[in-house]
Amino acid sequence: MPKKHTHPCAIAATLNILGDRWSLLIIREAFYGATRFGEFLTNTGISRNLLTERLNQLVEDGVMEKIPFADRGTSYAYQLTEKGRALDTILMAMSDWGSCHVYGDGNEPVRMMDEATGGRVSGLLPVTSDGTPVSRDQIRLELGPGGDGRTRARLSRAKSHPFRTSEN
Amino acid sequence: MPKKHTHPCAIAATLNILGDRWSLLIIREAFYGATRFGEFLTNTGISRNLLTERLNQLVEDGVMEKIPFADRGTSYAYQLTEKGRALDTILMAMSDWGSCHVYGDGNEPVRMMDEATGGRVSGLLPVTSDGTPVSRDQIRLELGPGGDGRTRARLSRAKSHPFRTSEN
DNA sequence: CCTAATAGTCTTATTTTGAGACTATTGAAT
DNA sequence: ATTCAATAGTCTCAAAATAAGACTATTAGG
Repeated sequence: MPKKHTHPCAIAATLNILGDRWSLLIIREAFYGATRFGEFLTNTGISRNLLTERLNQLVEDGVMEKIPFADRGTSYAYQLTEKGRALDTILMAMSDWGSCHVYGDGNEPVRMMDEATGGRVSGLLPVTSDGTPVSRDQIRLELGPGGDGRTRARLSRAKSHPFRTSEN
Repeated sequence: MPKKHTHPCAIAATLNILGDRWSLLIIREAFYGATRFGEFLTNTGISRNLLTERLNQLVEDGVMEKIPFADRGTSYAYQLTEKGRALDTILMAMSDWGSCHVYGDGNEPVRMMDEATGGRVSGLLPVTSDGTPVSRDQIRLELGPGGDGRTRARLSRAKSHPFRTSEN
């Protein structure tokens, strides 16, 4: 794995764990049901040595866990931890963006459907802890308890509403 | 840039554009208001040659655009296109995950706040096109119009509800 | 014409990746 | 007990990407 980002930033921290060409593809396969070394190998197209390294790293980072199979010979199940399952949102966001902005609407290879209503899942909405939707225009960044001087500097450089389209 | 993923998959397609250590950090800075080569350089810590290459690639991929400044010497503004602004969801998802699962609740360097209510933005909810929330348990993957034989094969390998915690 | 500011390019060493041959361990079959 | 197949790796080597920083080019202002 390349050198890590050092600034105190949750996005950078996430990229330190998942910011390469393969890790999130491995995670995708895990969500799709893959558990075995060989499954990840053939389903993603990664090379053996890299898969070994990436799986070890994901286990070390607490995203997956390695569990020996009792019945079969030398075989293991790699499965998502709760921390790993929490990556569903990132995968959905990437799937959405790729569908809409790379393939284009009407060309997406896969669709996410709501089994309850039969409607398509068409996006992700920011919400507060009680589930109230938040307009992106009104999201503001604030120094958190784990921030430091560098964080403050970064925030003071930043636009007050980073996700607002035009600044007005 | 490394070799690209070839399977028809929106997540893989997104990773082909953003799946490296730097691209999303550059995008983050763009959301925070950076527009100049030098700003990206010092705010991210990337090296010059890589920044040149990444910015060119992002422009080529339609995520950013390069606009000459009239007033100053040789200077340009790199800014997000609409396609690039649509990455806000991915950044929010990564920020959420990193805050909660890397830094841990109460240690996050930055918080997203809803200016309207003063509450914290605490997550992203999948919704249908009319804004109805969708339970993750009930999300099912379906072959889309752009899918092919390989997509079908991947889906038939997959769990019926990839984002459901336990299969029952 | 000189200087500063900006946005690069170029060079080199180091690191990471990709491809595939090879190895180790176990269980089952003979 | 020996062989075979399955699984999950390790090892080697060539190719590519990255990191660091010296150097260059273009423009504006004095």
